[in-house]
Amino acid sequence: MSYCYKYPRPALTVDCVVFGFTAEEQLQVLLIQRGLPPFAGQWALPGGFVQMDETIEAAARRELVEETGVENLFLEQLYTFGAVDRDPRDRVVSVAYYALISLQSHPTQAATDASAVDWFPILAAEEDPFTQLPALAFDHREILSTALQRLQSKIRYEPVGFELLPPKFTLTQLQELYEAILGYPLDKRNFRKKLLKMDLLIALPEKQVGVPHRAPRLYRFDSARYEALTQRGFVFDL
Amino acid sequence: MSYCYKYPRPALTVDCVVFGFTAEEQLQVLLIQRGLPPFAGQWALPGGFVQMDETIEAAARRELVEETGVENLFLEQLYTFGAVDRDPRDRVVSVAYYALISLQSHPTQAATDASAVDWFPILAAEEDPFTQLPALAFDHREILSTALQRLQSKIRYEPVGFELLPPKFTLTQLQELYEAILGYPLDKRNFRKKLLKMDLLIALPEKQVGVPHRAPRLYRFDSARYEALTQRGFVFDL
DNA sequence: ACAAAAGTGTTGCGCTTACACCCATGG
DNA sequence: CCATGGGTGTAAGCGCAACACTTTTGT
Repeated sequence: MSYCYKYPRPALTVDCVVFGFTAEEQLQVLLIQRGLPPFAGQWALPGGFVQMDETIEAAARRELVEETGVENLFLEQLYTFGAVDRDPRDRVVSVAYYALISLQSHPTQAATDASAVDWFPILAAEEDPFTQLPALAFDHREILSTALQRLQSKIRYEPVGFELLPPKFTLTQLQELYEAILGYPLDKRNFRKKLLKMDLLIALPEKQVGVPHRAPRLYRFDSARYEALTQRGFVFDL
Repeated sequence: MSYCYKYPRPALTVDCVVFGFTAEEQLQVLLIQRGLPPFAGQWALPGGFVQMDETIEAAARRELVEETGVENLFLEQLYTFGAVDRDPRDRVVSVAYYALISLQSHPTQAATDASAVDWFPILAAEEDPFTQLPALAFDHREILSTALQRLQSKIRYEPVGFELLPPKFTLTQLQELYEAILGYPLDKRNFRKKLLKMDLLIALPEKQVGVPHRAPRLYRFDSARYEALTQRGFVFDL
């Protein structure tokens, strides 16, 4: 069985840059080890072909579930990569997405079928943030670099950082997240003042437990309030 | 002759939102009248199929030359639209670009071959900025809406506005451009102070001539200086 | 001289930045 | 009682927003 067209068509794929965060290991990206050529054995972004009856975003979500088991996360289109020779086999155009996930909430998946899945650290403060990564297949390093730049700008004018934390978090965790993504330190007092003045965080009655020192207060992000403020022209700005 | 593949593939097209600006007629978008079904006779964004041996951006530039005669303009990828039923004939995924052009420098093209090409005004200040446009084919109104939003945010943190003006312009023209795109008035004194302080405009010795009142000073954008400042961490911010 | 648009400064206020110490808790 | 991280306030300076009149030129 084959599908024939009057004019040639590029193949269409999606690739997903999944960012995760843990307090200890900082900012991470999810990679899979390819089982098939080309680039068999090399690490790559999760992704695959877009089916005829699904939107591109649906394809991205489907591939994420199939390849890494992660579901229901923040996902946004990043850029479409269409260099003529980006795939050695064939002309392949890829729509890249980036996703944010809390590693505390969704624990790391075990490897699926034969191929390995793993998290690798990103060091935003370094000149090259990707020295800790293996070589990547295709133009995936370029895609990842674009994704990191996007995340760095987005986090400053949209409250996407909360997607990388568990629902309840401390202000120190939030600040460390911002520092890990932006790659430079922030002033503790100023950071807290600015965020609390926005009135987007709800202080929870509970405190974190099991720490060997004073227990920090927990907060959660008030997304309903954020929606309401946004309607009235409010712009999040770190 | 036909091209056959093991799995079905969506067709891949580009669509271009070309914005223009004239002092009198304000912000405009370039549309073409379709000669062929579907949507024959309706107005649409210029665009067409991506060839196998060209990048997506090259396809966008080629279609712009072929359909509207405009060349060598500022062009940036906008978003990729992939709703399953956005084209009634077939599954078609379209990579949208937006372009900026000075209508003074590149005068409006006459109609090419059988199909008409024309500019239509956009009223950013209105709740619906597109009331002056004809009905658009496919999801082109959605694409246009996305493009306007992108232009509105981009113009505030990157000096793209100058692409819509002739090389020599007055501060009043620049301010009117910003007001036309953002859809609200700006304070004249503050606007001038802020821009001149950035040190990105070169005051020219000449003044505009042939006006029935005091002749305004002409400026040009110093793009070399902008590059230099950007390297040192400068961020344009209106 | 008049019409039309160009051009120009000051002030008050809010926001940002820089900065260091005490507090609560668990071991 | 000590180690660890949590939490807090103030002062100086800068940038932003608001605001109205004079200047130049052509007719």
